[in-house]
Amino acid sequence: MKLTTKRQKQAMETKKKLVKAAEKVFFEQGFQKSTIQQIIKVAETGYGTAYVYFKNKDDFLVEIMQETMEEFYQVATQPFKPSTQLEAEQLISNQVKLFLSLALKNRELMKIMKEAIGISEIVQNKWQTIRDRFISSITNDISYAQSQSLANNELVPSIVARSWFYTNEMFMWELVESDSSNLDELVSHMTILYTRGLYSSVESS
Amino acid sequence: MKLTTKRQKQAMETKKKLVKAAEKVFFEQGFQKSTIQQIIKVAETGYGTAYVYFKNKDDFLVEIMQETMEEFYQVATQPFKPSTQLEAEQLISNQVKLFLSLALKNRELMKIMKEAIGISEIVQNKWQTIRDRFISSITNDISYAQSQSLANNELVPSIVARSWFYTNEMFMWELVESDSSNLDELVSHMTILYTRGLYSSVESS
DNA sequence: TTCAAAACTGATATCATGTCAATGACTATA
DNA sequence: TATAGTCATTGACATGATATCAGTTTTGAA
Repeated sequence: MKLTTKRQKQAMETKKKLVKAAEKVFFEQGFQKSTIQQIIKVAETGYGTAYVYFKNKDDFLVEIMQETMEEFYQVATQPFKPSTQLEAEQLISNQVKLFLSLALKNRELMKIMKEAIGISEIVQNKWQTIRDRFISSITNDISYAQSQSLANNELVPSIVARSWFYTNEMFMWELVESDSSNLDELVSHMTILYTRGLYSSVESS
Repeated sequence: MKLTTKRQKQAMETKKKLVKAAEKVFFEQGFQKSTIQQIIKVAETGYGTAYVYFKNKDDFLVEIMQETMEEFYQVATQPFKPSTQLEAEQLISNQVKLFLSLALKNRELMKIMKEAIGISEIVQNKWQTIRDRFISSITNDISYAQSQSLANNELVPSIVARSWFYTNEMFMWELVESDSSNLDELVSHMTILYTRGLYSSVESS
């Protein structure tokens, strides 16, 4: 017995057609303005078919986001075991750059996501999950740095972690909207600002 | 000739009734779920009347936001002329507290605004205006601190300003959603993190 | 008193959503 | 190969919100 009968194959193709169509429509018109009508028209299926595979418009986007979300999880869980402040600074700098580059690589999608986060509770929750993962991971990193006497022990890791991630997130959205900024300059500024705060390094010149 | 005839007074009252009703409905149900129907029912006016005074639902909120927006502008343009790092730190700490307290004072409204920023382009632009004012003002403050050799001259003021404001903004939204956090602890952490970064102070213990 | 302007109103056209009963293509089985 | 049941597909429809506009009522100047 075949695992994928003709019927199942047919269904899978229909779903894929719908996803591709939704992607096209979202990218062209934005999330808010897109309608199920437009999607099924591009996908060349009947109206009801959309609702067989997707609960609603949000559900289309959740499917489209899936892959990229996984990549963000990857970035969030990068290892962090520095033995010097300099090494810490380098690891942090790398992770910021990875984070921002990932967003820029998926610029079109991120734009749609930003729009959808404000409109759809499901998408909002998806993004909050990413946030939570980053913040939890960063909190651990800070605790580790403190345990190694690399970072200021007086600060509460979870607060510092949120502060740091929020900066990252906001610059990310800024970059996604208009990448006129110089990425490397941004990364270096963020890193300096963050580490000279948390790691209390000496002043320059 | 009276400046406010009975006619104009009548109109003003109708508009006020609508604003109050919108406030009630928004606060009770959130922005997205609220409808013009519900507002006119509470205001006890005819359906079309709402459209006489307001272009659409967004327009109601813009009116409701007006007053609080002015208060934010006030906070954004606080004077900043420190002569020592310690003084700078105190001024900054005060401004953060002012900013967060203002948001907390108008908690219900801020919640609605946060929701509406994601949905309505007009409200989004209004908030962006607040952002721009803060960032521009902070940029000036940083330049001043640099000119007084209080702050690290290697950093680009506009980037640092955005980083700083974004942290403020995100913690503000966090607080508005659930004020379980300790406000003073937050303020002190934010200030330390920011100033020890920008002002490169010596490390503790 | 008169009547034009202002304030108000709700019926209406439009549009998007989500549901569901019907259709017909596919598959397993005898 | 015939057939009965299952599954993918479909679009008509009920629902609910929006914005408009032609008509009605109220007001105030002449």
